[in-house]
Amino acid sequence: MNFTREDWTLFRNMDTLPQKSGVAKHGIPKLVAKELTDNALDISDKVEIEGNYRNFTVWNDGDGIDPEKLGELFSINRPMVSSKLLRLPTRGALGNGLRVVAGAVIATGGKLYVSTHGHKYEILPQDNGTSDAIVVDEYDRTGTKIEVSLGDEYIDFKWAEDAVKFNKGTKYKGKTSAYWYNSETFFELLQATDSTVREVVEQFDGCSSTKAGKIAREYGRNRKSNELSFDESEQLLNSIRQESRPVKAARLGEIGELEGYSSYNKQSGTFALESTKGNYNAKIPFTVEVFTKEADKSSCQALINKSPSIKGIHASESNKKLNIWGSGFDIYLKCTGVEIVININTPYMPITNDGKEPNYRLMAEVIEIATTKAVNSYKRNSGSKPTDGSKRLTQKDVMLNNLNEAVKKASGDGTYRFSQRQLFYGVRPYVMEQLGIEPTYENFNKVITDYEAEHGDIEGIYRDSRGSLYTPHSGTTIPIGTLSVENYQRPEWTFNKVLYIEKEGFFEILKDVKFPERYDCALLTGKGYASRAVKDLIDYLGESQEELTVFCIHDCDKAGTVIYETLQQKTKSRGERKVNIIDLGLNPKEAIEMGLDVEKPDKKKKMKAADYLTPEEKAWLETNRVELNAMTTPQFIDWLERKMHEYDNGKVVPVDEVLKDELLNKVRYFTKSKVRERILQENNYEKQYQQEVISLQSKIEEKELRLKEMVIESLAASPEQIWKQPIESIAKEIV
DNA sequence: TGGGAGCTAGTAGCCATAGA
DNA sequence: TCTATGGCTACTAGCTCCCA
Repeated sequence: MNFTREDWTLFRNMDTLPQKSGVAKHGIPKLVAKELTDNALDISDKVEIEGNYRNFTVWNDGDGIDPEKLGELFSINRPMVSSKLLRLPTRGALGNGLRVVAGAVIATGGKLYVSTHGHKYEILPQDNGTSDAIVVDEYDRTGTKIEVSLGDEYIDFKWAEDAVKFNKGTKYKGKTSAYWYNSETFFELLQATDSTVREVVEQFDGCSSTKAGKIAREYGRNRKSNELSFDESEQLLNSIRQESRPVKAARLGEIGELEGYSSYNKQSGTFALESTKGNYNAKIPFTVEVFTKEADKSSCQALINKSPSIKGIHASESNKKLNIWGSGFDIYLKCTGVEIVININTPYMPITNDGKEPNYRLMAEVIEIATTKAVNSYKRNSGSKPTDGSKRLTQKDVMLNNLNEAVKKASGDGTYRFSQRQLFYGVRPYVMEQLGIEPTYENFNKVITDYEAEHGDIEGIYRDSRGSLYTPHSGTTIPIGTLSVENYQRPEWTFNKVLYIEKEGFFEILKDVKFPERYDCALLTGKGYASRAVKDLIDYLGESQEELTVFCIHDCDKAGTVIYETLQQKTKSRGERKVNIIDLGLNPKEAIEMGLDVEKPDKKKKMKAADYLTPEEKAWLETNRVELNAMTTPQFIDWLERKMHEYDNGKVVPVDEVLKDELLNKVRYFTKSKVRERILQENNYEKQYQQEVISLQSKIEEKELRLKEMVIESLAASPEQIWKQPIESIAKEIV
């Protein structure tokens, strides 16, 4: 004896319903709530859900359901609605939902009511797989309300609530695309409807009524699509594709950034579904949206077209790493304590089996990129992003918001000068308190540089000294910081050249051979890139009436050329130098000609050479560098003097007035000395002086008795004195 | 005329680098 | 340690162009 049963009968038994729904028996009530909510959301964005976990009610404000069709809609033996075979990035892609709902009601002895167009109907499923709709009450609201109970089964609302929660952003506004079907699936679509070819073609993106008519014409007037052979359907598919363009992934719609999630990333891609017996493959576009937020324990939820996927993605934490995996992908992330939501928008989601488990294999790479980026962004923003949708508070925001307060604190309410580092320690507590992260001095430095570039220098701030200035003839060396430069006075008619050197080490060599004195050339360094103090000093010297030429020497490498370039040109910290700075090198050509030791630059040091170089020079510096130190001292002196001679404007010779004044001053000085000497000799100066000292001897001895005591008393009264000052006062008193 | 595509410029945060 | 700048990556805003 043979027993047979029709496939739809699997819907009406709780033990076989999982085969058709794809979820385990205990998950059926949860799925029923989700399917009803998904259908409501596909009709309208205005959806309300409520219930007490024994009853579930969903309402939407759509146009309502034709009462004549209610019975058929909730029949478990009806075939899949052909419109559901059209591939679109919407929730109810499988068209199975209402059959699962009706089946669950039968299987649990539950109740199902649909209220629409003025009446409340009870749906009564029949043994033959059909359903009847009987009026049981009046209904005075718009739209459609569906109420369901499943006997004693507890109805979990989680998926239904999530479907509403993630129903945000934009939707796909177009029609299905011919590129989303391969030869076989397009043929199946044509077979599933008794519409005409033209009516089917009109359903496709890019095929207006006129175009549809043109495409359908060659298949015969009023020809039914299900009459087409496989070859004809392939030909039709090709014709529709010729008339339309592929739909880009960005058009598919998105949830977009959501309140309550601290990071978001969206990536897109396409995957192909190859045809086995035809010529046309499907190209399915998709977008992956990933949302993250802090959680006590990591979890990962999957959504397909904004609706919870009944087969989720799994997450587990181990060794400070998070592993998330699903069918076809496996990702490891350096992060814990994060809730991840992955939404995939696509007109077609491949499934692994009849259990409706999504097959992510074809989109695994894009899912990994989007997830990694979202998690990285989450880590960056961690703890600093507001959940109310306002702009994320950055370190820069906090630093600048509290800058005035920090300046006030660092300056003692405007009384004292303060260093940049002191200011950093003024804003640091605000950043730590408001963002929970420790700011770096480097980042603060950049924020302040940008701020000062826009608003001008902060009043009272100074930068610590770095580098020095050696002045010829006076032999003095002063440290170069913004404070020392502010107080600097150029000695008149002392030097007419300044040589900026990348390294301070060459100062001693040049001083040793009297280079600064022979050339009237001051030596200046900022030890590497010129500090703003160095630039301020050059600007100050350039403003003087006295002539000035500024030279620069640097290593023959990419950094050296940028050191020269940034000394002359505008940077964030300072504008361009008004004084023209002459680049003396070392340049690649002369380094090679001099036969200097060529080194290979560190490949890890990624840096661009200066713009002023020729392409050949830039190319050479990519793989070569020569330090100034590669020269011996005689070589260096010889090279520098040779270079200086090209631009040398001679030694300092002041204008006539200054020369005459100097001559007169010197004549007066020497004359004064000569006259003083003569008068002293004539008046027996030395003898008178000796006698005077002898006469004061007793007074000296008297003071010597309490000398130490008096010095201590005086120092206590005026601590700024040195011990010699009270002695000087006592001596004056004796004399 | 509106919306999408594509491009550029700018912002932000962090890291790397120079020099002694 | 100090000063300084550039590179990289991710993202956003604004502009122009093109097409339906």
